[in-house]
Amino acid sequence: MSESESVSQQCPDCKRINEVLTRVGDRWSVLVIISLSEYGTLRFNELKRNLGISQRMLSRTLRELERDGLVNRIYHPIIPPKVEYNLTVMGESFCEPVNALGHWALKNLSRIDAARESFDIAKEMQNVASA
Amino acid sequence: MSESESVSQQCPDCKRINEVLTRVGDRWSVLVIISLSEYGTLRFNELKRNLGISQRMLSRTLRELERDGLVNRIYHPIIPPKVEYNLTVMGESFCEPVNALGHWALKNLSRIDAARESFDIAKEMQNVASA
DNA sequence: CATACTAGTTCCCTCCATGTAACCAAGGCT
DNA sequence: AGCCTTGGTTACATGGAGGGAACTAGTATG
Repeated sequence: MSESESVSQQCPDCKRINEVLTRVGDRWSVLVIISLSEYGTLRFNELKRNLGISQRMLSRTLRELERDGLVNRIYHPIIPPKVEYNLTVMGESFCEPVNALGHWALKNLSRIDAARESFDIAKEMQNVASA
Repeated sequence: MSESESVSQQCPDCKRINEVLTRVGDRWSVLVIISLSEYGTLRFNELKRNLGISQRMLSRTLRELERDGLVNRIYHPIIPPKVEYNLTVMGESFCEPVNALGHWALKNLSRIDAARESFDIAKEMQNVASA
């Protein structure tokens, strides 16, 4: 019966936020969004080069983002093929919180590194002491 | 040589943002942060119940968050043990963009569902047409 | 004829995130 | 003595994320 309790998550918002984060919260989706927000419109291989993502993952990520209504896919029926991607209105609205997160990330990366380093040192000292 | 090109990611910010997202961008970290931001201070098992997370993952996630300087761990040496967690200053500053993302998520969940549904319908129609 | 180009897709493989279950320590309650 | 409690850790299993390489289509170019 402690089982049923673990299912009824007491923080209902957490569950829903979890749902959305599972969809659009993965690394590649966020980076694609950021890139499109910065450059406006990009072709498949431009995104690939920008992000250092594999063809497979980019294709998959773009299809999901298109499906979720965050990016537009513009197909030009020429040879060799040309496909352009840009943000939908909802995609643009998603940029605001994402960019906020990006800025926080850039601003605090060094702080995190420092915290991590001092934590590791403290742990090592503790190991030495207990040895 | 197209290899070396793929390594030199033309969008340098993307690489750094990628780094941070890899660290604090996972589902559980975000949810722990949100929970602590909402409740202030929580014990291990309170977090566990709130989030519906497994002991193993919670333990791991909390240790990483502590290591990254986002969460304080307050250990009370009593029996049975009592350990409390709350946000550091940096953890609190992380809440702002995260909450923004959470609000966007809650607000747009239904829109995403709608986009997804119409995408799937369109795809199915196309499949029927091509068949 | 062969090769290159763009945008994918598909197969295969690896590694990691995550869950489950068992175990532990040290004391309290009965 | 034995079971409960909290906060973990460890061993084991597994699904999914993600990369790499090969394949495709259709035309232009050498």
